[in-house]
This record gives sequence, C-alpha cells and structure tokens, in this order.
Amino acid sequence: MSPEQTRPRRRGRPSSPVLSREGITTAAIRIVSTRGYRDLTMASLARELGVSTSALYNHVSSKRDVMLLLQDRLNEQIDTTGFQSLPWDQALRRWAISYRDCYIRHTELIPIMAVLPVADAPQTLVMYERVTAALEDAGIPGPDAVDVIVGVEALVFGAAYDASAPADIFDPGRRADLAPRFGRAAAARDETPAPRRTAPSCSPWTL
Amino acid sequence: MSPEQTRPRRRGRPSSPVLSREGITTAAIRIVSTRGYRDLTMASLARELGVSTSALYNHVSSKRDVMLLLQDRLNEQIDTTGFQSLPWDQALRRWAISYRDCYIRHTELIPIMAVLPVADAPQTLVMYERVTAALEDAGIPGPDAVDVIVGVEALVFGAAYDASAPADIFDPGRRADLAPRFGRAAAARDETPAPRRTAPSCSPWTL
DNA sequence: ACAATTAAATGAACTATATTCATTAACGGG
DNA sequence: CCCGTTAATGAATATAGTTCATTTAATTGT
Repeated sequence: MSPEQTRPRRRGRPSSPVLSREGITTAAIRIVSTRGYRDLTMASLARELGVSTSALYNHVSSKRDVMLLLQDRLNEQIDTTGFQSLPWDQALRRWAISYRDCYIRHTELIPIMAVLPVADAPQTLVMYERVTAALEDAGIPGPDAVDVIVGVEALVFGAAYDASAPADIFDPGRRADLAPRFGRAAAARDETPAPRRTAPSCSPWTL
Repeated sequence: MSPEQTRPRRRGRPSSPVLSREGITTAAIRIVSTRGYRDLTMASLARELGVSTSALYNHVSSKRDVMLLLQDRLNEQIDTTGFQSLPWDQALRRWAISYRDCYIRHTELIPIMAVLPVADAPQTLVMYERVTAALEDAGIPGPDAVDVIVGVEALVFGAAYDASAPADIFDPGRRADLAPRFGRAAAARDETPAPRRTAPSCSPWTL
C-alpha cells in the first residue's frame, strides 16, 4: 500500500518527484487514522513517505500547513447533499450532524478550523457556498444565512468536543460533597440512555 | 510586583518554601495576561518566580497540570450571580455570556476544559452545582438541567472561538469565484454592524 | 535530642520535535 | 549547452518539556 522498503535514495534531485502536497496529505491521513494525532510528526510523516524529514519543507511551509491540508480534505467529506433534496431546516440538521461527526475524531483540528480565514480553505468555501445558496433560495437573506452558519458551527465544534470526552466526565468522584445536586442529576442522566443519538453520517478515514 | 532580582539561591532546600501551587498559578496568570499563551513555558514560569525550571516539578506534575490550575482560576471568575436574582432563562443567558467572554481570551484552554473530568476541577463543579440547583428549583428535572449545561457549553466554546477569530475570516479573497453568493452575503453582513453584541461581563486578568 | 525520612531547591542531562542550512543532482528554458 | 530552479539528503539548530543526581533544611519518630 505505502511505498516502503525502497533502498536509500541517493543525494540530489530524483528523476521523478517523490513528494506532492496531495501525497503528503494522504500520508498524513494514514497516520492520523491508524495511529492518531499524537503520532503525526514531521519525522513520522517523512518516514511514511520514504523521504527525509527536511524534504517535506520543499512542499509545505510548516506543520501547521500540513494540518490545513488535512482539514481541507476532511471538510470535503462533510455531507451537504441534503441541501439539494430536503427542506432547508432538515438539510441544515443533516449538515450539522455530519459536520459534528467528522470533527469528533479530529478535535485537534477544531482550534485551527475555528479561526482559519476561509481564503486559505477552498473546500470550506465550497461548503459555505452550498449552505448559503440553499438558505437564500429558501428566502433567508444572505447576511442572516451567514449568521446561521456561524451559529451552527459554534454548536458543532462544542458538540464535537463533548462527544469526544470520556463518558464519566461528569462524575464528581471524591469531590461529590462540592456538588451534591449536580452529582445526583448527572448520575440520574446516565441511567436514562439518551435515545437522541443518531448514527454517524460521516466516516472520515476510520471505521 | 514580582519578586525578581534576588541573587542566586544556594543549592539545597530553602528555609521557607519559595513555591506553592497558588503562587505558580498566579505567576502563570501574569505571564498569560501580559504576554499571552505563546510565552507561557515552564522556563518562563520559573523565571517569573525566580526559581530553576526543575523546581516547578516539586509542585506540579506537568505543564498540563499548570493549565488545569489556570483553568480552575478562570472558572472562578465566571458570573453565576444571575441564578440568585433572575428568572432562570435570563440567568442562564447572563451565565453563558460571561462564560463565553472569559474563554474568548483563553481559547487555548478550551480543548482542555471541554474534555476535563469535573472531578479534577473543583471550581467547575461549584459552578455546575449553582446552575443545576437553580434550574431544578425552577422545575426543570435534574437530568434535563445537565443536558442544558452540556448544550450551553457547546455553544459557549464554539462562540468563544468565533469571537476570537480575525474579523475578516469570511473574506474569500482571491478565491471569490469558488463562492460568489457566500462572498456577497458575508460582505453584506459586514456592512450591517451587528447591534447584538453586549459588553464583556467578565474581565479575566486583562483590561 | 538525635537519627531517619521527607520536602524543596539547584544544575546538568536527556528527549522529542520542528525547522534551517549547506550540499548534491536532475530537469528545463534561454 | 549552460544556468537557474526544483527537490532530494544529511547535518545542525532551536525550543520545550521532563528527569535525575545532588544538596540542604525541615519534619517526624523514638
């Protein structure tokens, strides 16, 4: 699958290019989805691609740059099909759920995504265009549509964090005396298995 | 203000302790509020306190530990007074706004806060207790109250990211062709200066 | 009162990671 | 055909976080 085990390349420029931004992105995805973000380093990325670490810098300017590539790939996978077939409110719901599901496994990208200028993220731009167009067609003024996007995104990012948190996050443990009522409420909530979860609608590079 | 400029301490245990978790937290706050998170390193923290870097590890187990201390301090400042004087919905609104305002300047803490077990965060627990108690007193069942907290928090974290993003985040720049309608909508939105912003209700260690 | 243990500091070493730089070699346009 | 650009290598650098041996003082147990 991956082009491992080639004996060491000799020093200068290779006859045909070994690296490309696309290939780097794909290798980064492989690492992230099999070993997680902890193992995504410039060194591991280079090893995965069978090159030296410094070679990467001929194609990307920094690790952050790699993260942006990753993120743009991820955003391609968010389901916007609802906007072609459903009433705007249902389409919005499907979009939001898919968006959240994508970022549940990529919370490391949230701080980047949340403040990234869209000019640097073509796929994000395409996604926003689809949402805006659908909302405008449904009679919602453009500026309000942007407000909707902002609001939905805020909820999506927060919800992705929440869903990725350990299940027992609300257990007060030995500190129960500090919050008796909250402790009871949280415990009672755990009893009732919430029927409100839906199946993941996005499989971003993981089973 | 800070205890700088003492000539070098000699080698062993000092007669009276120089460090404490509280002092470390306060020094970390000083650094973060004057120089930002970029400059919060174990080395700079030690320098601020006039000790060697390794001395810190007698009191905290890791940098993450320092971040948790910081975060617990921050959570103390979130305004929950509304729950003693206002109808629950207005109190919730005030709480959420204060919560968001606190984290706008501390987005680096969001990934930690969002998945931190409350057992490790006494102040957070106290905050949750106040909210739960008020909602229960208003007739909302405990488990639902916890759901409300979860939902508000999701929105708060996302909104904090959004508010900390650069103003021109939605400018498609040269990529305008990818998203003509979105570009127009975003531009039009910028024209109308949103009247919906409220004054910051929390001043977490900054002017 | 004194010995043993523990706490809290120093300074040096160690680790991991991102990044830069000098060098080498192939490609491609004048 | 040469010369600038591209794309690789390998060595070096910078920055952090963390650990460890050592030193000294306080604390605790008998």
